[in-house]
Amino acid sequence: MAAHISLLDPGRLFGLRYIAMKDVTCPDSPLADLCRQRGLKLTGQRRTIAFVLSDSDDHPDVEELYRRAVAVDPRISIATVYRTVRLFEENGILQRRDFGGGRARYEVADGEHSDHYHLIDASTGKVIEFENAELNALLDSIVREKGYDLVTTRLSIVGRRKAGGED
Amino acid sequence: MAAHISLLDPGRLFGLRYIAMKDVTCPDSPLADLCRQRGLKLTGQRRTIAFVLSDSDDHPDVEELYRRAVAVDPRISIATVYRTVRLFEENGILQRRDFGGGRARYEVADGEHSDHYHLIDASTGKVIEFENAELNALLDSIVREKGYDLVTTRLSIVGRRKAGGED
DNA sequence: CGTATTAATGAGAAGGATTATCAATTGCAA
DNA sequence: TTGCAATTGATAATCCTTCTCATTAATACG
Ligand SMILES: [Mn+2]
Ligand SMILES: [Mn+2]
Ligand SMILES: [Zn+2]
Ligand SMILES: [Zn+2]
Repeated sequence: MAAHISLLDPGRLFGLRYIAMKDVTCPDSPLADLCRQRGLKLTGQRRTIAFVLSDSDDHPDVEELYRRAVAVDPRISIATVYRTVRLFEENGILQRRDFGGGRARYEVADGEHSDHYHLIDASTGKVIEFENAELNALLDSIVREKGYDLVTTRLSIVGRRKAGGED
Repeated sequence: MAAHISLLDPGRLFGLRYIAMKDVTCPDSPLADLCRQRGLKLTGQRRTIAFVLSDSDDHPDVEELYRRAVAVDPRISIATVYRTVRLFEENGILQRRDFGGGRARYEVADGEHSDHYHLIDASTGKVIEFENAELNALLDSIVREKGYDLVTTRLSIVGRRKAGGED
């Protein structure tokens, strides 16, 4: 039916505009590659969400991810964002966080950035990440001493900026 | 209308059964006293919930509290359990915990039992409480070093029982 | 003690976050 | 290119929690 069309240069046929709206989404990203490596089907929506996540260095919730994804490719629904975020978490690509407030938040499960904790500013809600080897060791020893292997540490500290403390 | 009846001994009038179902709920409890101390109206339902909480040493969710409360006094609704649990938390009588699973869990905000942490058995869901002064100090110093005062520490560790580890 | 006032309750509707359903679409292996 | 299983979009359903509002009950005051 459209066999003869595919032999032509799409850019010269009906003009770039139509082709662009139909096929171009966003470039591949480190997370898109991870997606392939895990044998997950790389759909346009997943490529977009992977792109948005690779581009984020904060802790967005699903609504926020949806906003960012729609800005890249409007052909996406929030249901797919929920599904993708769950899929990525089950495959170790994303980490789910709970900072209170009732919505899950996500960040890339980066290798070296992996074992970090979160301090939350009580007034602004700003999230400050930190690593601490001593804390890692102490938690591990506490758990081991009770006859357990540490599986997951869920820690978030709420703090209030000190009066005289300029950062 | 019932004025002359109230002058009689209720236990001798219609028999204990009727009077008991109408008026007797449960004895006062340490938490019921706290309720009074804070100037909160001490309703029958609140006395019952306070009694159930004073009698618990675990981390029940609202459904579980409702079950325990109904066993003491059937004249209670789950809406009231939700309301009371929130009221008690706002007044520092209860602490809300989040062990994952989507439902809030509660425990009495006991003075000396206050600064403890939770280790959750990954297989059974069993909650193991522990205190650790070194952990207290380390968390405090981490937060202070970043220019903050520690407000709340939300920590729960998920662990798996070690293979050769008999408790 | 009886009454008035005001807050609390019960039942169920509403809300917010997340998951499930299902017909239509699409990635991808052959 | 085709075929098919997996994915998607739209929206209903679910789960936990809060809200609404008419009824009931606790407390202060006489
Ligand atoms: Mn939570
Ligand atoms: Mn609803
Ligand atoms: Zn982080
Ligand atoms: Zn506890």
